[in-house]
Amino acid sequence: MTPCPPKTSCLTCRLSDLCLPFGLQIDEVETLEIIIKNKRPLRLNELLFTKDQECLSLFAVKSGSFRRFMINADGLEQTLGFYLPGELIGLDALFDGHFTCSVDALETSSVCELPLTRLNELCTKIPNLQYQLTRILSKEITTNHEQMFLLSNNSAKLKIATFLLMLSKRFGALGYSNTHFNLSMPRQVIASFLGLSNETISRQLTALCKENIISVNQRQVQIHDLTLLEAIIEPYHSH
Amino acid sequence: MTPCPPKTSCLTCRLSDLCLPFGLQIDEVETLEIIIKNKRPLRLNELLFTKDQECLSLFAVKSGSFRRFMINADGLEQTLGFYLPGELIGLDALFDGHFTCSVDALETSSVCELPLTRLNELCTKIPNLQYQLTRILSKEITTNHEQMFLLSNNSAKLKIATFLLMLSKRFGALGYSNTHFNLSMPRQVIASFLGLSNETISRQLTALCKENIISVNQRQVQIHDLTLLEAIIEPYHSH
DNA sequence: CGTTGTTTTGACACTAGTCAATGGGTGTGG
DNA sequence: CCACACCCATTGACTAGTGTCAAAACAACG
Repeated sequence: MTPCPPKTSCLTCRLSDLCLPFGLQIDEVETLEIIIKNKRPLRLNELLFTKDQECLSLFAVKSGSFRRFMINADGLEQTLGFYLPGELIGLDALFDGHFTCSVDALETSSVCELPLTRLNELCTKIPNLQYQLTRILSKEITTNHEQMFLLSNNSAKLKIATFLLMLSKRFGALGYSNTHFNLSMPRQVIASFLGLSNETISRQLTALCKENIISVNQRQVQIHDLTLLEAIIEPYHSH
Repeated sequence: MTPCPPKTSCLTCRLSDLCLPFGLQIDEVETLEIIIKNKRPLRLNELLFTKDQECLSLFAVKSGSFRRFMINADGLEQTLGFYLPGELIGLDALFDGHFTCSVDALETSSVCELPLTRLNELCTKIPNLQYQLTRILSKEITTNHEQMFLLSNNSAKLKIATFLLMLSKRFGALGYSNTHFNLSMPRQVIASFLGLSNETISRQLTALCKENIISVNQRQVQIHDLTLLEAIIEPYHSH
């Protein structure tokens, strides 16, 4: 018996500016809030949904982190992306109403559930909400492009550096430290995400430690020199 | 002096079911048609737009093919995706009004230009149009996920096989042959897209030829055994 | 304190990258 | 119409970077 979680309030949620309520009037946020359903928190490795399942709701990450994955040709789980607080899960299912990947929790995590039928109703009534949803969809596409840029680069060192910088940037945007954070995923998951072996992840991380660019203690990462890390991925400052 | 191209008509366009007009009433399509601007066709390697440029329009591919790319750490063009007829270009720019990649033509190609301000106006008036735009955004995300799945696989053979099947599927959906088609891009572009060297592309293609799965003559590809090709990426039929 | 799962490290094999040379197709100009 | 140049694709030889396998160190948990 888990106690009923407290009713969600977007108005007091510190993530609201990253999430669906961004750009909405107070009364519009209040209307949005009404349709949000509470779910009990998910535990480590617990599935939020699986591939091909019918999509009845979108989910916004309230706390913790999630992982998107599919099963690859070897029958192994291939990680395709991560979701941090404030991000929307399930956008790929708006096309035909079915999830195209599976998503599970990387740690104890919670989500706000947004039933699709009610969300669609609301979008027709609140133009700002429709507009923000479109913006979020577009941003997801940009994020995907950046991930592809990362992946089609063939050096392991470059991939790790980019991965760390990606996390740094996202944690920073959430108001956390961008130089000192915890990885919520094991090496194996990072490896399958980057298309590398977990041994290579280990070796590259220790290499970066020896260069005094970062220090790593288990899942705890500290970036000592953000500039040096960025120099790895942009040696000619060709931004 | 190029002659003025004939006025576009979505009603007679055989791509309309793949494109923005899908699901719209005839009168709604006619309204959409009014805002479409004609552009002269683009030649090989001609830029449609560049990264960071302000986005004033979306583009729908009418004929030919396009390439999305960015400049990587080595100062080289890294190909991030391809656009075939019926597909929308520029969706990543809806987030903040700036393109996040550059796009150029892989051959002589033409687009329908959709000015954003007028498209947005229309979306508020035609709910079906807004709905279809959302579906297209969502589909783009799914396509991206599939590309990431491709890229985070670390075998060159798997990447090539998946790449060929991806093209086969997309050409098939366009009503063309899914076993006999022309690549509009040089090996170098395929290589940068897959995160491989162009020599590896060559070698893998000749390997597939020697296995009698495909035959390749310059840019012309013929798939002899689609099942064998699929078996490469799904050895356990674990779909 | 033992069990389990994760991470690190080492040794070795192998895939794919690099460099270089060759071959083929296309287009231009004589 | 042919000769030449250019670009692209292919092939070979070699090397560097990663994957694989195995073992050990370490942390977490009951």
